[in-house]
Amino acid sequence: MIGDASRLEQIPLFYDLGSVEVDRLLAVARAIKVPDGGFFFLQGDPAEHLFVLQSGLVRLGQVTAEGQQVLQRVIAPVTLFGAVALMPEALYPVSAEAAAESQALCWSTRQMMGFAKEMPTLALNALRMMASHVQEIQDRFRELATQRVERRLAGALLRLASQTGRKIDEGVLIDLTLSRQDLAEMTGTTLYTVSRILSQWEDKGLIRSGRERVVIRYPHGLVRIAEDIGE
Amino acid sequence: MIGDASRLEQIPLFYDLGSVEVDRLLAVARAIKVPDGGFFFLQGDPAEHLFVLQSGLVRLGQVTAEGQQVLQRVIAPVTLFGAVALMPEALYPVSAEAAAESQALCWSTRQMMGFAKEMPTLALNALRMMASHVQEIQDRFRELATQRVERRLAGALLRLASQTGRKIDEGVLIDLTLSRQDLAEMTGTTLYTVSRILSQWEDKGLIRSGRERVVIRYPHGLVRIAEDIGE
DNA sequence: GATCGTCTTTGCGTTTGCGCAAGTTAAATG
DNA sequence: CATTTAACTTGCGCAAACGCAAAGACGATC
Repeated sequence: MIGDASRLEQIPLFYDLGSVEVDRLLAVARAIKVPDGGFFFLQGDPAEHLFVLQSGLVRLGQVTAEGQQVLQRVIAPVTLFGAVALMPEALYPVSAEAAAESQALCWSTRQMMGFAKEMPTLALNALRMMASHVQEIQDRFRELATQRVERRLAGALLRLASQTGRKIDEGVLIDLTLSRQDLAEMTGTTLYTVSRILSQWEDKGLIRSGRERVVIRYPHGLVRIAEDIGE
Repeated sequence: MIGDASRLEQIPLFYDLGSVEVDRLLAVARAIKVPDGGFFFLQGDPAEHLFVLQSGLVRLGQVTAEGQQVLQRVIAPVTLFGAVALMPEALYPVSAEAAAESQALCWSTRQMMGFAKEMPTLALNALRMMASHVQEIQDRFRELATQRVERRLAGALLRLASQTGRKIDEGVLIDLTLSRQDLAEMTGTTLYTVSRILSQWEDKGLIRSGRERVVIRYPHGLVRIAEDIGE
């Protein structure tokens, strides 16, 4: 048995399910462990499994036909990912790379479809997660379409801080290896521009940044930038 | 009774449902008719209804805090929209404006949740539609993040043509009132830039454009631009 | 068919952001 | 501890796209 039901009921996918149901789900779940830098699946693979991240952190990235990278999403515990697997014949549109040693629960499409037919609540939960995911992407799309790089970058850092932030005495550390390139891929810009903006913010004392590391010292300052409030 | 089951089984939301189930769904569906320019719902309204467009065309648009418009999606028949309503307490993140006289089937959140609990297939269909929607937005996000305006615009026109294109002797007419401003909101640029690019394409004979109207004469030329194939 | 309101075009100056290139820093490796 | 490797910074020139302003074109309306 993997974990115990009492903790897993915290998982959004399992809300409002009875412990009997949760136990049944867990009974057939496989636990997958992927080392830092490893992949749960690759873009283009047949989508045959769904995952719920238990620990670690996962990047969902895409490569364009021209070879440019785009970072679509960062998955923190306890989020569902790989939900395209619910569509028959689908291919994963993104690659899922562990940004730290990560563990996830894993079900096959067949298993999950079977459960969904017996447990309508499960399907509804999945729907709600998808709906909130859609909202999130739409927000990012709007950001990208209407805002300048500086605002987008501030927004991205704040989002990351809320997902993976860890309080240290200097401020809030974004707890994952995060290169300038990564931030560029998230915000639709280049590593040069990211570097320039971060340097600027560092001069103003808003952040502290190092190699693949960002600490937010005055979140409020970033909020002001993200919301475009002047001096 | 609204429509008959045999036609409505074509609706993706109803795939694999028995005609008994479809009849039950239709029995409680309301038919909503909205004139050109009217709204099914407004951004910020409590999301209490789901819709399936039967005829006409609907734009899902968003206004930013600063008042800029973003056109998130164009809904053609027979697509589900307003699916956020499946989340309790949600607000619509977009406004749904009829771009032509439009008719839609409408269910309340409560009704639909009830059905979803009794008809797992219904929930699974909704999930699949959401999943494919997610993929579509991700594609557009990637486009916006990595491609230049000209490519994005070509992509948008081709997408619109496939959704609402009507063959006329001149070429393929995009069958909705579509201003330069609309195209700009779709592709994350300005109406000036759209106008300049369309003029350029018109000179090359790729399109024919007029006031709120675009006809694609050589789709292949646009495809070449969208895929960034040189001369 | 004249008038009005929009939508559209285009010239022009400006801004933003790109991206090379060269140099710097910091972690990892032996 | 020396060396290597990879990430980062920054100057600089350039291209893309913005956005104002003013003129032009198209439909609708009376």
